[in-house]
Amino acid sequence: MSTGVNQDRIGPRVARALAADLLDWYREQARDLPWRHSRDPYAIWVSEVMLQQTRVEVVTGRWQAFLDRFPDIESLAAADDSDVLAQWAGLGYYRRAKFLHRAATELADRGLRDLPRSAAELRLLPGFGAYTAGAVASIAFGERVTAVDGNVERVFARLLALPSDPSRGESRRIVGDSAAALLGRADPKDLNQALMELGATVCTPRSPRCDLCPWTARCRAHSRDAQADYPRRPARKAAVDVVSFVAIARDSAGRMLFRRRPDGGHNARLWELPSTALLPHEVAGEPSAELAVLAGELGRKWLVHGPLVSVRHSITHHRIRAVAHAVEDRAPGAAEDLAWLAPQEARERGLTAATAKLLAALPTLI
DNA sequence: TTCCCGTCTG
DNA sequence: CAGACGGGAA
Repeated sequence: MSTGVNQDRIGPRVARALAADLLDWYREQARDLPWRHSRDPYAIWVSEVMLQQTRVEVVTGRWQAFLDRFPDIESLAAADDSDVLAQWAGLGYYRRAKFLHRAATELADRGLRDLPRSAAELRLLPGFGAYTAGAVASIAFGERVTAVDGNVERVFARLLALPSDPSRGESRRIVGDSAAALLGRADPKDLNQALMELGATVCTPRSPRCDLCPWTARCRAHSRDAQADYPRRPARKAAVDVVSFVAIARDSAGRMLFRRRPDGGHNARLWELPSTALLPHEVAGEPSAELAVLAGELGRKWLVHGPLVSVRHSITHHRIRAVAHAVEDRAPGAAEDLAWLAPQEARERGLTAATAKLLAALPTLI
């Protein structure tokens, strides 16, 4: 039976031609990114973890700062969990910081000051999935192993006009095999980075620049002028509108009451202005009632005033309207995970993006 | 408003 | 295999 698999396989001769054209293009067009000047496996690891879910322009501003603070595995392992998280604040997907820290700790506990050098061993550390293990092993250690990220999936989905989601099932296998075929005798570090670079700068999700692509002559999507139809992805779940009420309690010194979010769930262990859970509009009660519930959970007593400011924020598939109310806090002191802090102090501990947004919106209304 | 993305967990 | 997890670019 014909599944189209055989004709999707890239033969050795075509693979060599594709790799040669790609590498020529990469030598000319590669972006000059800071981590590409590093040969330190630890620094490359940090860059790869940051780049997993965060855009290059953001990582560019944060990578060196992280390394200044935690210059090697030893210092990262010795660091306090909350300091690592604070250094990560704003980058999102905070489990990455936790895994990074835990991996460093595991290595230090084994008496190691360096990463293992093979993808198979890296894969055993927290936060190392197939992609990151392949990326670090090939870029830092030169191992002949693929590193298939979303860019690579998209490039091959278009080149081969793959009929289904390239991250799943048979198409996923074809992408992996294609990347491996191109690896051939090329420098794995350059080849992998060139593939990702092509996806990041030319074969982009929207409006690909096919006029700049070294592969247009062989690209099945381009030959049909159907670049926009690839990669095929399943429909996304619609975002849900929710509301969250936020308490702004101030003391006479101008500090505000902040709380640390619990472990697990979103924004785990980051600091925020105390806020209710995300409530669908249908079930949300009056702000004063919802905030009274929150006060009870936090062991406080609040007199709730009218709304001060409201901001919109999105996380995962929630569209959040965060409505901040001034409250008078009548309880003394602050239990664990609650603290009276000047905004700058709170910022240093690591704020959620929503709270940073709220704080920025506040002064304009006061 | 839509879309993007690695790893882990259920 | 499906869903959780963030923030920002297009």
